[in-house]
Amino acid sequence: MRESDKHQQIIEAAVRVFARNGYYNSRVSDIAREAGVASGTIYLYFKTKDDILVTLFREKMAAWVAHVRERIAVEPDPVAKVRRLVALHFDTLERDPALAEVVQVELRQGHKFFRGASAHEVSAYFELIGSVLEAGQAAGVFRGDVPVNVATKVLFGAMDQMATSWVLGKRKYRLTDAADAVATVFLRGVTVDGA
Amino acid sequence: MRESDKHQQIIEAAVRVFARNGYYNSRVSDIAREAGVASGTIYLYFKTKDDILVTLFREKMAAWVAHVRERIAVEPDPVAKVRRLVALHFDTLERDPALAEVVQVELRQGHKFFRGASAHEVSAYFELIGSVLEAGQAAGVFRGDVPVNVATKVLFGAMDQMATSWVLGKRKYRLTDAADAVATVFLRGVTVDGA
Amino acid sequence: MRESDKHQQIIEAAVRVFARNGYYNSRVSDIAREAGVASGTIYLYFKTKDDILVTLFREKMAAWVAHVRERIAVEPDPVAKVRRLVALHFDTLERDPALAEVVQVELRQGHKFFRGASAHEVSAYFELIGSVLEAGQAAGVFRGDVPVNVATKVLFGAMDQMATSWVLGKRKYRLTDAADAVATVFLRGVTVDGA
Amino acid sequence: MRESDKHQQIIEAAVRVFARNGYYNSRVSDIAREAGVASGTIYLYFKTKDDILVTLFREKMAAWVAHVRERIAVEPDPVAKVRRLVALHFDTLERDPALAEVVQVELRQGHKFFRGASAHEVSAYFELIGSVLEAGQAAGVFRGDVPVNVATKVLFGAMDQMATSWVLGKRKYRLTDAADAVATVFLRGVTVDGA
DNA sequence: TATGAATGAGCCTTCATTCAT
DNA sequence: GATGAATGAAGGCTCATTCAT
Repeated sequence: MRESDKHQQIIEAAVRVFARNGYYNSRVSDIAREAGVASGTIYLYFKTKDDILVTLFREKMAAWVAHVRERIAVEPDPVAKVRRLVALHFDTLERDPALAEVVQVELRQGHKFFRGASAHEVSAYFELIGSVLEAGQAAGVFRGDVPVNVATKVLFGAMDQMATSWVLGKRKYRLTDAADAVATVFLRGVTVDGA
Repeated sequence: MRESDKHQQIIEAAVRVFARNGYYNSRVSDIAREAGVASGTIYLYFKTKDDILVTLFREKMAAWVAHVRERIAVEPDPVAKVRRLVALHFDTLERDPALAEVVQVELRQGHKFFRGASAHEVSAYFELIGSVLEAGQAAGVFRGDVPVNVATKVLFGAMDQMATSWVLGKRKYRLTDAADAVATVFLRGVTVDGA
Repeated sequence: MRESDKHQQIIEAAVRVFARNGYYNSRVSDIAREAGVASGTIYLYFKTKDDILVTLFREKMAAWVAHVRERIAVEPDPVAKVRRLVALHFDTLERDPALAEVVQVELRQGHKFFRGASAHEVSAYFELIGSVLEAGQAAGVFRGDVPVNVATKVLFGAMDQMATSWVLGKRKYRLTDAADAVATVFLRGVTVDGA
Repeated sequence: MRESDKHQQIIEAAVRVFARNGYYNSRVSDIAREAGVASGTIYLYFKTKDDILVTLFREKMAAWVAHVRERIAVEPDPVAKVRRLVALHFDTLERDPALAEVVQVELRQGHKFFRGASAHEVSAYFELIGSVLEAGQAAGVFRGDVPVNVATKVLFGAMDQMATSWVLGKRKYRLTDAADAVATVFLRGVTVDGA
């Protein structure tokens, strides 16, 4: 429990520090200070500075996907699932501005994150979205002529860009207010006419 | 003209080097070697390492926007303009893999690029897309109930994610093959029923 | 007695660890692990890391000198004493490879060991050798024209180099096999002709 | 020529700094200051701190062996060669106190020097000594019953210990004054009776 | 203009030592 | 006494930038 505490304490501190300065412009000592520990302590819980970022991303993404999966499950049909997914995506970011900053801006950088270690967690989210769309196609609600992997990227890309613009624009409006519009455009785009 | 030569030579070298190693893992001396000049020479044309990236992005984006604007203009109607825009977006990236890598992966990083100096060039592209959508709404082809700035981000986000996935997946397929599907989903999403 | 146990336990662990990695490349925590105690425990028995090395050297040297002195005493004459001394020197090292490694390689380093704290124990060995040679001169067996302190260093240096080469050569042969040859060369060198 | 200058400048500075503080207690910045260059400059000429020590040792040893080999060659017979070798050995150290300190004290430390990279230069010296002794045996001047490799180590060990004691004793006397005594003891030890 | 050797500030990481339990 | 998590000073090395040529 002690260990878990410090580990989490450092992760949360890192989120705030990376959100403020970016990964490459943050010093390990900044994270230590923010976490209220000595810099050497960081190395009792993480192998390197990179390890902090990778672990941060993995844990946050895993929690994210688990959370979304759970909430989606209770929705009755694919259309409702998509609307709920968009709403949750935006809501999650809106609830944690520092995490939003890190996820939308810092984690996009460099070879080492999207590729490599964190790839698995990202694709879990893509697979979750994909499974909803597939179910919709199977149920005859979504058109069969749009490849699922394309539709998945279109939806994720739309949400992601909404989020990025919102973060870069200093979060001056409520992101969730746009959830319906995004879901609607996407659903019109993939739904069978008259369905 | 000599100046212009070296300037361009350095920019192109930087694109290749950043594509290979990422911005933060590239040395100024790497760019110099790739450009075939001494590292001191870099500083005759650029103020700092950052300046190379910012300038690179500005120039590439300006050319991109000008190119797209020009080609879009000749299309007869908003729907055709959107289809053309998606095709051009993908085509441009496909023609220059190193640039694609830099634009899709490296430029996403950090505070300093999306915000700050390069913001103007990015928003020019958003405005170009927005103007097409606005014209479509004015012509009664696109629904008026979807805010243009939302639809703009949805379209850009969709294209961008297609591109990013393609780059991260090592460009194993033809990106342009997906242009129609992306355009179709988007257009169905925003077009007035029966139009 | 408990204290004495842990003390000795740590010293012996240190010998093995230093033999393996060298003094500067050994962590206090390595010694602790090897000794089966927590690293904090080390500091209940030794003031600093240096103190471990110095103490180790002192105790080993003191035991060495006492052991040699005792065995030498029973030999009837200076020549026999020298032969016995060389044999014992080699035998002691051969019986404890880890100690041999530490004594021949690690303890040679740096200002702090030969000079300073351990100097006294080293000179006790030199004095023991010197006393044998002096007795030989007094008995008219060894030549008076070679200064005792020179002959002492010659003998010690010869034995020491034999030992060092043997250690550096990974102890592939029996060191004691060379004892007679070394003793013989030295004795011929210092013995009065016809004696 | 410039390069060669800086390289040598740094080596000589390192000799002085290592002689003063020992290798592990010397900072790279100390060497830089002593050499009158910036610390980054060190890394233009040497890969790591270790590389400085290894290079230093190699170059000094190579010069040493070449020097001794040359001077030995002109001596008419094995006995004269041995006397000259001892004199040169002591003379070389006496002429360069900082180098003597480094060679006798600092270079003995740790696994990485005697073994590994510098081993070749050391064995060149042993082979030089061995060749003189072999020639003496072949000429019937030195006894055949003492193995050359043992006699080599005895002679080297004797000289080395004389040198070490002299260095550790702060060089309060003239080392070369002891050259004859050492050579004499050794020569008596290995020479055929009556020769 | 062009060069590239030199600079030196900056930072990640290690590890001897401490101290609350 | 014993523990081992926590500390934080210290230092090797990198690399953007400068400047004498």
